[in-house]
Formats: sequence, C-alpha cells, structure tokens
Amino acid sequence: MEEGLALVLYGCKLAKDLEQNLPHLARQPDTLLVSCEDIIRVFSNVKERLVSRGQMNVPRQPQELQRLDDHIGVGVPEWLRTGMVVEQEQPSGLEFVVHGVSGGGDVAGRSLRGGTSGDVQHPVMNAPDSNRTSSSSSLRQRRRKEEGEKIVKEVPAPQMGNLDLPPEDGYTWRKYGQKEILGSKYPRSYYRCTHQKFYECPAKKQVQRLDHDFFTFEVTYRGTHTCHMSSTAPSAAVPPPEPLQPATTTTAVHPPASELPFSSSLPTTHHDWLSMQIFHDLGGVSAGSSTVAAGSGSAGASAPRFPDYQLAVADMAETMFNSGSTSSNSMDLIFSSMDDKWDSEEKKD
DNA sequence: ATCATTTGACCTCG
DNA sequence: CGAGGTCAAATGAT
Repeated sequence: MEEGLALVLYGCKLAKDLEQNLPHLARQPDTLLVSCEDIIRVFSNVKERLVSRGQMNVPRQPQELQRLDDHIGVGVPEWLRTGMVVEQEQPSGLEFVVHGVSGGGDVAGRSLRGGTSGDVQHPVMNAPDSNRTSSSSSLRQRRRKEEGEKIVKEVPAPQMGNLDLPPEDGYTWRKYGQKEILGSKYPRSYYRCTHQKFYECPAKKQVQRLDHDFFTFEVTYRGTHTCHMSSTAPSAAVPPPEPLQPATTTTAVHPPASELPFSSSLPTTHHDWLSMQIFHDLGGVSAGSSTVAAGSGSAGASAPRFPDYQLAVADMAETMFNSGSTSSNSMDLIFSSMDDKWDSEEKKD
C-alpha cells in the first residue's frame, strides 16, 4: 500500500507540474496529451494495484486513514476523507430539500443530454429583445424574464466560519446583484455562473435566507449549466462535500443524485469522463453513474462500485482538472498541505 | 492588471 | 406604479 500511495503522490505531482506548465502546454497539444496520458497511466497503475490487492480491502479504519493522512501530509482534505467513508456516514453539507419545482424542464432535458449532440442550444441567450425600444435606445440589453426551469431548494447555511457565504454547491458563481425583498427579512442575492462569459452558460441562482430560519438558505436555480458540456470546460458538475459541520437542526434530507442541481441527471458528466477514462483504459468494470454518488453520499444500490478510495482518487484528480469550487485555486487547496511533505521527502533524498 | 463584489440606476412585467 | 431582476460603474481584493 505504501508503494501505491507513493504512486498517487507521484500522479498528483505530475498533475501539478502539468498545471504549472499549462500556459505553455496549451500551445502544444501533443505535449499536453502526453502529459495527460502519463497522469492517467499513473493513476491507472494505482488502480491496478488496489484491485489486485483485493476488491473490498479498503482502508476504512480510523488508524488507516491516519496513516494515509501521515503519508500524504498534514491533513487529508476532509472531502477526501469523507469520500472514503461515504458508505458509512452520510457526508455533511450537501443536504438539499427540494422545495418545489416549476417550469417545463425542456431546457434541462435538451442540454443535459450527455453532450453528445454537440450543438448545445441556449434558447434564452439569443433573442436580445430586438424591438425593445426604450426610446432613448439605451445601450443596455435586457432579456425578457426567463420562463421555464426553476428549481427551489432549501440548503442549510454554514453554521461556522463566514455565515454570509452562500452554500457551496460545486459550481462557481458570480454575484451580480442583491436586493431587499418586500416582506422578507433578508436580502436576496443574485448569482450567475462564472463561466457565463466563455461558455455562455445561462445558469443563475438566487440565494435568500429563510425568514424564520437564519441558518437555512432558499436557493432558486434557473437555467442549465452548459459550461461543463465541453471537455475543456472548467466547471465541476458534481458538488464536492462541504467541509462543514453537519446541519443538525434542519430537517434536510439527502436527495438521490438525480435531484442535485442539473448535473446529476447527466449520464456523462465530466466526473464520468474522468473515471471512465481512467478505468476504461484498464478494461475495467463499467464506470456507471455510481461514480457520481461518490461525493453526494447516495450509494448506488445495484451498480458495480469501485472501492471508495478509488473514487476519492478520481475525485481528487477531478478537483485538480476542474476548478469547480468557489475557491480560486483548487490545486493549491489540494497541494498546500502536500508541498511540505514533498519538500521534506525530497530533502531526505 | 485582473477578477469579484457592491450598489444605485435602469428595465420588465404584473 | 411598484416589486423583482439585471446592468454596469465604482470599489476592493489578490
């Protein structure tokens, strides 16, 4: 196992190197491809070792996690830990209550279809109110109020740290407005997808605290994320578990993966492409939607499962390749605690 | 310099 | 006309 961990670390280092050289490699697709393949090969190797070691012989005991912790560095990220024990305890944080759904869902149905069709349409993006004549012909273009898909969820708010932070849902959002709402104690914040610019991603959300429950947000999602349809899209489709204390007072329930915002109904999220790429290379078992459940805590009942720590590795790789979190640099997040370890390891040599 | 947030003004719709 | 939603300049953070 020690050797396997070393391989994981090596793979992570390769990925980090790749990230650092990305500006240059971006102009050299061939080199970039080789680098990616190297990384995949390393993690595939790890996977082979783990499989041959015994399918279900997964380190779950606390002391074993501690060993991993010690090996990788100070503090395996909490999401990685929880990813490893996802079956035992529901991870905290991502507890959604589907409050109500309205709208046709037509948009979602079309654009979420696996991205195979290639021409994702943005029905609300064009049609910029051609004949909107505010006599002064203001330069501002405004779209009609979008009808259709609207998903309302109640999400427990952070109960420690910055209480003003909106609930993390795995996407990156950019706030573009805030407004006092009549009859509501708390203002409503308006967010749009950070990647709207590059990918014309129309996804938006509104976040507002419940009047009667300061520690619960009502989150209204509108539009569908299209930014993860591209293989180069930088968003994360699967929300990572929140490293926060579980909300103990809410009656939130754990939804099936299909109820997570937009992404999970996708049969081939980027999460899948990642894990499938890695495991498919080996002619391994089918990486079905069960991989999606890795972070969400809903275990596929019948689908073949990978050992949880493999999912964690895939998750980590995913996090490295996708800046999905609101945090600006997920690589730093992952490696910040590992740098010291690497340094000390290298000094030993 | 770049990107995110804030905030007042503006627009849309009921 | 007013409430809700969005824009974009100003400001702040990195």
